[in-house]
Amino acid sequence: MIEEEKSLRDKILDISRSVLFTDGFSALSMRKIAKEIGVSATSIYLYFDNKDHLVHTLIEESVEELSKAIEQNAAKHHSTIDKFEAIIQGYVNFAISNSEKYQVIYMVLSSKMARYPKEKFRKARRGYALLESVIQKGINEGLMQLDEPMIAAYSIWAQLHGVISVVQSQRLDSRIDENKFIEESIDHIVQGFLVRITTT
Amino acid sequence: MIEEEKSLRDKILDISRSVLFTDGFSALSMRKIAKEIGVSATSIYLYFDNKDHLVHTLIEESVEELSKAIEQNAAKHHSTIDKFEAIIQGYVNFAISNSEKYQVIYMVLSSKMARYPKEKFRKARRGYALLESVIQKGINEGLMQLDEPMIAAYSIWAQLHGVISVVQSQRLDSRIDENKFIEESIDHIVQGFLVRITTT
DNA sequence: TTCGATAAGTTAACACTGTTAACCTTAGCT
DNA sequence: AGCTAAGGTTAACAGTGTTAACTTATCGAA
Repeated sequence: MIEEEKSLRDKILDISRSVLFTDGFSALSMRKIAKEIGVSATSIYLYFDNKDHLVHTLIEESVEELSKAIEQNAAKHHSTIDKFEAIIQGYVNFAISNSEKYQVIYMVLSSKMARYPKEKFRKARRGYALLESVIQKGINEGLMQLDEPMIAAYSIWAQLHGVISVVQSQRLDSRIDENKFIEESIDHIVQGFLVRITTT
Repeated sequence: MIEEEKSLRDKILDISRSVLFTDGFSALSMRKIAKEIGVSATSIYLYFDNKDHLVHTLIEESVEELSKAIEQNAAKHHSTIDKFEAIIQGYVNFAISNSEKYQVIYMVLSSKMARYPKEKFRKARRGYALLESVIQKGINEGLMQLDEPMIAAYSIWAQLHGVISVVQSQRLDSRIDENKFIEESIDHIVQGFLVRITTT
């Protein structure tokens, strides 16, 4: 009876996430969510101000989990280069194995809905801050040659997101193996930031 | 009176594109489009099967323009490396200076709506095919070292899309200059694919 | 033991949505 | 003059987010 013990709020979030993922924002209807749970549609408004707020809550949840996953993966390694790669791999791993949650994060603007509040985006910056600090170390150790670690951190994140979103939105040519695509892309992204090893 | 000469179909497309861009898919309503033009909502159905079909038409239009822009930019250069960079720069330039049209292209899945027909995605492959052939030349000339030009082409495109979408969705830290971010990102992406120049 | 307050829900209603069916009006051709 | 087709129109249906007003149950204090 674990199912029964879940709070209504959590049930709403769970069902919303899965509907949002499979059918998209427009198909996510308050009445549908309510019917699925066996409750009236207006009950949802006891826990969320409106549909936008409901989705924003889902996003916030996912961002938090993503940040944690990255931090934990990074903590396992100690050398700068290993930490650098662990952050990148951690990001990708989370996105691949939690694609519902990952995709919800980026659903926000494209589907319109009230813009996600700016100050909440700021909370999501923990991940970049970590990556940025590792890049700074990399510069100090001569592994990378960049003048703006913050720009580099955002650039890496943007490129990774591009790779993942192309895969998840199924825009890849069917002849391409997804895993190989992701691995090679990560390789190229990393290589683009490391100082070239020169033969003397 | 040029405005008056535009066909109703074109007026619908123009208004839809701008509403879609500024307010998103959910805010795009048949009645609103119609009122803006001064016509009944059902008139739209004379030209488009439904709302999805209307948006799909917008996408198709934009994809076509993007492909043309890339091809024209590539045609201006002749050496492999110049062509390679021209394609990349052409893609980014189009996205930046036609952001309404560019964003419409990627609005499709996230906002749900009936999935964009697969065979139409295929039409959009002209751009990759061009990039792929240039990469193949680059391999032959020893500029790049890759075993799968098609994967490389898709990877570059994915990374570029990531960079642009981060900028356009205003997810960039406000301390970062957008142009600098784009330039540096392009640099890193290109460097990630070129053979390292080794000092002997 | 009853009163009152609070929490957690409900029903009914409003204004709006995409979409369809049926109807109208005009222009051009025979 | 009459027919046809193009290019619209109005009315209606089922579904949407959201609000206001109502119910019901639980629990503590008097």
